[in-house]
Amino acid sequence: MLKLSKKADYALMALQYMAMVRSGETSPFNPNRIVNTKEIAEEHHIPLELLAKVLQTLAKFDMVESQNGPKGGYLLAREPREITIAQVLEAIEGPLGIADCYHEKDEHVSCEQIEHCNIRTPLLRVQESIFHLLSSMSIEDMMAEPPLIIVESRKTKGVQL
Amino acid sequence: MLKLSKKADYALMALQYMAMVRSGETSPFNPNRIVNTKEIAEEHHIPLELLAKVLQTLAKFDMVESQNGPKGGYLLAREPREITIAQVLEAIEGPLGIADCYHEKDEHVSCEQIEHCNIRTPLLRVQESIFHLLSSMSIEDMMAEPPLIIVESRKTKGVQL
DNA sequence: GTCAGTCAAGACTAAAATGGTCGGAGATCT
DNA sequence: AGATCTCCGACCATTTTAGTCTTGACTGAC
Ligand code: SF4
Ligand code: SF4
Repeated sequence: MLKLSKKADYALMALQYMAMVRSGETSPFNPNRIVNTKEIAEEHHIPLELLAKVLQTLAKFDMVESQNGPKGGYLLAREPREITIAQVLEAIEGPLGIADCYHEKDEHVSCEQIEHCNIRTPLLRVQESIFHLLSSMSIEDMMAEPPLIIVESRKTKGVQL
Repeated sequence: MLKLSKKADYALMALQYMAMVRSGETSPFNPNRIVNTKEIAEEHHIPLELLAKVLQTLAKFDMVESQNGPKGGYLLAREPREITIAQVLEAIEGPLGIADCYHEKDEHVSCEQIEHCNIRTPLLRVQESIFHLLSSMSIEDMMAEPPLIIVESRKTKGVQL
């Protein structure tokens, strides 16, 4: 439950990797270099074709830029701190909502029991909190892995319901 | 994405309803009365058979108590405030985890790329926050719907990452 | 004791979402 | 021109979800 999909997982991994490359952490003399799908796939042992599709989606949402042709690949389209987890998830999985009764576009697909639902309002609060939390964390916040520095400030600020 | 299943939805609705009945809000002279599956299903327009299964599960997890025979049914097994959303979700959907690499029981089902994963630690923080949020909200907190009172105190206290 | 009303438990199906694959069309570098 | 590489959409297999059905066991009222 509440598990994010493989695709979302892959997207986050790829973005984090690209952010690391870009910052020069992997190849100090060559920041901002372009990475291609294969590199990311092999690095993380994920199926190439699937990652490709994920990256395409990310490109469509302007989170990465694609460069075609040989020596082509992807690079981040924005600052790592400007890419939030919420944005990534929404790009990959569509608008996120804890229940089907919120953003359900065309008002007729909505929930059967919306008229007699007693938990809609409280659940909305939960959803907002989760969304807030996810929006308060960016790719940059995910770049401190091996030592895991304390990234208290930004996140704490964001989440108080 | 992050959408909770119908069954979870139904479970929360049923519990909230039972809590309301119990508090005497629906039938003032008869608090603590037993409600049966059919009543809940009709009240909320949800398929009876499915709700039955959900309630069975809840009974197995000691969130409700079942009474057999005519005029039988269910009633809450604990105080509404002692039943958190997290508990309900875990009962219905199994242990909740944002990624497959945590509580994945027998260490061999786990994620393929766990060895080369760069986002595991940061994601764990996110998961803990969400879990904390879900644990800080109980059925009791969901009982103020029409007016929606401000239930700031308890929840705010719980969520600071 | 019978009997109707209720929970319990499982098998079963249909439909949707997920995870993953393929192949061709374009782009671009050498 | 040719070799790479991304792009895009179609495709398939498996799993999950939602819902149904059947059977059985328990209980209280009559
Ligand atoms: S049941 Fe209530 S909360 Fe769940 S989707 Fe329908 S309206 Fe929203
Ligand atoms: S990819 Fe990383 S975070 Fe996602 S499940 Fe595997 S180990 Fe956990």
